[in-house]
Amino acid sequence: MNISEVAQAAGLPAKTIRYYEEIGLIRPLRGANGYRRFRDSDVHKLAFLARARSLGFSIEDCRRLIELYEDRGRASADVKALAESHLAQIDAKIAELRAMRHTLADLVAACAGDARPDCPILRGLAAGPA
Amino acid sequence: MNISEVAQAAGLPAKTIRYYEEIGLIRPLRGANGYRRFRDSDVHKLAFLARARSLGFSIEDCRRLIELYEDRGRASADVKALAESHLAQIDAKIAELRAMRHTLADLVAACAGDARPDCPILRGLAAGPA
DNA sequence: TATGCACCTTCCCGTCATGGGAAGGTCAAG
DNA sequence: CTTGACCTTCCCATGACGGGAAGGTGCATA
Repeated sequence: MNISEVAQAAGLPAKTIRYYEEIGLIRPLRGANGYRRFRDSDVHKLAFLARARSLGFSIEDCRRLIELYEDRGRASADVKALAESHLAQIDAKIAELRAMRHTLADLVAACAGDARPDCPILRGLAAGPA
Repeated sequence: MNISEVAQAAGLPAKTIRYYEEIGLIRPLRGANGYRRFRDSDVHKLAFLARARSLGFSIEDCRRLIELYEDRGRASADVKALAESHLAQIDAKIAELRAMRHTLADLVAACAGDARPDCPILRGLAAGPA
């Protein structure tokens, strides 16, 4: 398979696939013409990567996940620990965003949103989170 | 005031303050020695920026907010529109993270997390979001 | 056979909002 | 006069790609 076909199959842009090769996540073969030749195993790996990325795992997490995926002697505890750590980061991010949302929503609610210049949002930003 | 004093006062790293000058968010004066000299108005602006950034506004949003802040003829509707648009982005991000969290939590819950290799997390990543 | 067009390649720059660190000038204290 | 804490500019790095140029390849059609 050539790259655009694989991109279609894995749901990743060709650019991203080249990037994943560059950083060593995949190692497709090369044809005599210099084109990348992807095996089914490459395509599976890329689909795996696409799903892991869509769950928010970093590239380095993905690298580790692929290692574990290919290690038949792995302990599921290692996978779970990685996933739980990521889950904790997601929760932290959600909490951060919810705090922002809370403050911002209060300011927005207090703002008349008309043609006059008086604005509680700007006052809030100028005066601090008091 | 010199930069480190201002950094303390505004709650921003000196590096960030230099960056904000570089991109034209602030225009501190310069002393004969080449050091930046910050007026009170610069410090206020930086504190404003720090708070806007902490609410997740992008630098370009901040630029616009500062413009509005300094425009005595502004309409609060313009500020409110900007804030509401940002609020919508925050909500979208929260929704995305919650979706991730949901999927990932299911996988984690299904994983024994012991010394055996069998792992629903890896199976889930390999098999797709079914 | 020529030609066109879609595909492939590498290479380099841009994103966003900084952080790190080098090389060198300045200032105040001892 | 030196030390050490400041300050300056400059360049490189991050994460995870995207855009686009310059040039080679493969295949169908006129």
